[in-house]
Parts: sequence; structure tokens; C-alpha cells
Amino acid sequence: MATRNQTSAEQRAPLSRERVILEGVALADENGIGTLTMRRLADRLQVEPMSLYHHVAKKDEILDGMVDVVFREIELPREGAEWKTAMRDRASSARDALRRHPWAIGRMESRANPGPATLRHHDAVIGCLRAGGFTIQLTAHAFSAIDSYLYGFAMQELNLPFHTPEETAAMAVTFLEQFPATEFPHLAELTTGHVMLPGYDYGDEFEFGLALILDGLERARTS
Amino acid sequence: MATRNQTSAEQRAPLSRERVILEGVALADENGIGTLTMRRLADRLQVEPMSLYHHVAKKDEILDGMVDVVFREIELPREGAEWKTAMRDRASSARDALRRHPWAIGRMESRANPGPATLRHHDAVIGCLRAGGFTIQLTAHAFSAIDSYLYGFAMQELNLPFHTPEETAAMAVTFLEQFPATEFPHLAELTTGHVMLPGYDYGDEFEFGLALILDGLERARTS
DNA sequence: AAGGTATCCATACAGCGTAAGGCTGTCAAC
DNA sequence: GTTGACAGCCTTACGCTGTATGGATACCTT
Repeated sequence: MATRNQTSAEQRAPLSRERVILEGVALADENGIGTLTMRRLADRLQVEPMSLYHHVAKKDEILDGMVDVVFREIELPREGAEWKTAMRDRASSARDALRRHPWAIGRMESRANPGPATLRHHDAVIGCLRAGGFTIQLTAHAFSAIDSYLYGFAMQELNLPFHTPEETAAMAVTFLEQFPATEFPHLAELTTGHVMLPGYDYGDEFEFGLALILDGLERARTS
Repeated sequence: MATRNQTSAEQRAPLSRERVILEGVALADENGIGTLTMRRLADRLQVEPMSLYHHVAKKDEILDGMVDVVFREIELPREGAEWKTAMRDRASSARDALRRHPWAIGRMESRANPGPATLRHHDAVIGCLRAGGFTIQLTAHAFSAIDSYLYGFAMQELNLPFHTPEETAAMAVTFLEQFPATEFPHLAELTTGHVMLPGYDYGDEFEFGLALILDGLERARTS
């Protein structure tokens, strides 16, 4: 039987925890988190499934590691940055990362096992707020409010069944056909009077809600 | 072989889509969504696994239905209610429902297949805002901002690894032991100076962030 | 009485995560 | 130079999953 034993001819990069996790990210990005199985992951690494378990104890450990990779991609507030712009930039960078890795938001429940990048991230955000003159109390408020909005928006945005303008229009038409305006009049109004207007993009809502929170925090801070 | 054929002696309520879905909710509530398998669900209904497929096409259909059950539990804004209190009550009711069914938030991606209760819910919320004097534009803004915050907060709250004050204290101690204050100084400060204080409850953050958004919306509406 | 339909069950299959143990190439100590 | 430990990888196997297929039974309509 043909084994994969490496010879001097066909060399293969050695496995490692890092390589396993990064390949997991790549696989989930390309084909969706649903196709990420130990067997397929092993295939991509040109290795047999059980070999993965020499670098990782359980599949969950891979998923936790993958989430930490995503956090690694989020830009930290720069030292001494003005808090409001820093928070805006950070939120925007986080949103970008979550769009690059749509599977990540669903695995953020791994708050139970935060990785080093995750902790570094939170520490930097909190530090920025403290430096911006927030009390500990208010820092906690701000951190919770901003992150709740951020994750919630990402969740909604990523789970929308439409992403391009064409899909959006098609979806709106389907909806209106399926439900005569009498049944859900306000939903229908919003569809015709907003969603179907040229240039509509749900993603544009992000800035508005974020500004609501940041402006409110500013007022709370200076009062 | 002993069959389950019903006799006049041992009667059994007939299966139905609704019964399957409701039992799914009960099972997920009691033992976690992870234990919700077709076999276990069938067991609880005193039926063989494949019988479920006469009332439901795929397991996903059960999960979608379960999410709609949760929406059914959320109080709708009363006709003619003042928008701000209505939104606050609705958000609070939704948060309660999501706490009763912790598995639901992770399945809300079923936005692709919203059930009737879900649509009715959204329609009522939008209608309440419109009645409160919001333009269509601003209604869309408000709907997005509030729901993003609501779902994001629920996600964070439900995924916290601690729920009781005792667990919280234990977690905080563990954290401080594991990471000397030098590595994540701001995280450490927040832990000792806020989380470990008596009476701390993350859930209390909910009102603050929500008020930020609602107050901001009020200002946007009247300007 | 006959036939159709709705409901439920038995069997089977491919794919999953992973437990247990075997093989092999590398390297340190003697 | 031989030996032994060890790390990295593989083979096999097990119990679990969702569900395709087809057969049995009970009930309703005519």
C-alpha cells in the first residue's frame, strides 16, 4: 500500500498546531465552516486524519484557534490615539475581519477559551478608553455597548440572504409577491420605500448605529 | 418484535409538525442544542426516528421552526404605544426569550427562512416606529441599530462562561492567577476594580447601552 | 368491500469525531 | 556504532449522526 512516508524526493512541510489552524481558516473561508471536517482538513495538509491529533487535542481546539487568528487580524488602537476615532477604526477593522471570515461570528462563543490575541485585543481597547478619560465603570459600559453592537451588526449583516444589489432586488420582489401588502404592511412599505431604492446597501447602516453609541458615550463621559 | 403500534389500550397523541418542533424546543432547553438529534427527539415523542420525516423535510426545518417559536414568545408593541417605551419593552421581552432559549441566538441565521411569527414581529416593530413619527429612512436606521445591539448583547451575555455571582468571582480569581497584571494590565484593572466588586452582574449593562441608542434616536427624530 | 392516503417503522448507508495501538525516522547517550 | 527513547504519522475500528428507500398498518372515502 502506498504510504505517505516522506522520502528525500517528495518532501512535505512538517505539521504544526499553527499550520493546522491556518489551514482550517483557509478551508472555512473557501468552502464554509460546514465543510471543515478533520478528514478534509487532513487531506489538504496531505496527511491522514489522525495525524492532526498530535498537534491538537480536539476539533474544538482548532476552532478556538481559528477565532484567535481572526482577532489577530483586527487592528489595535494605536497608543495615544483619540478614543473616539480609535473606537471607530477598531470597530471598522473588526467588521472587516468578520466579513473576511464569515464563520467566525458564530464561533465567538469561544469566549470560554479566549486566545492570546483575543486577550491582547480586549486589553488594548479597554486601555484606550481609560486613557481617554473614562472611569472604570464607564469603560465597562462602553466596552459592552460597542462590542454588543459590533457583533450583533456583524451577525445580521452576514446572515442576510442577499449580498449584492441584484440579489437584494430579487429578494425584495420575491417577498412582495409572497406576501400581499395587506399582511405585513409596514414590512412591505419598508421594502418598496427603502430596500428597493437604488443604492440601497444594508452595510451602510453600520456607521449610523455606531455613531449613536459613540456620541452617547461622549456625552456620558463629559457629564 | 415489540412494535409501537398503537392499541386502544396504549394510546399516543398523533405526531404533527407543531408537536415535533415544540418537543425540539423542550429538548434543547433542557439538555442543550447539542443533544438535539433526530433519534433522541423521536425517543421523547415515543416514535421511531424516521417518522419525524413525515412532518418535516429536514432537521433544519425543525430548527427554523424552533426559532419561530421563540419569536412567538416575544411581546409585540401594543397598538398606539409610545415608541420609546415600546422599544424598551420589546427589547427586554426579546432578551428574556433569548435567555429562556439560549440556543436560539446561534440559529438566528435562519433569517433566510423567517417564519410567520418572525415576520409579524418585525412588522409590528416597524409599524410602531412609523407611528412614532419616524421617517422610513430613520425607521430603517432605528430597526437596524436596536436589533444589532439586542442580538449582540444577547450573544455576549449567553456565551459568558459565568452566570452566577459565585462563578463570576471564581472566574475572576482564575484569570488574575493565570495572567499577572503585567501582561494585560487594563483587563486586570477592570477585573479587580469592577467585575470583582460585590453586586456585579453583566446583565445590568443591557439598559445602559440600549438607552444610548434610544436617546440618540430620539434626538435624530426631532432634528 | 375496495382502494387511496396518511402515518409510522425497519433497514441500511455514508460521513462524522476520535480512541487505541503500530510503524518509522531522528537524535542523544553510551 | 549501537541502543533506546521519542516525536510524528498512519491503520483500524467504534459509536454516533442525518436521511434514502421501501414496507407495514390504520383510517377515510366511495
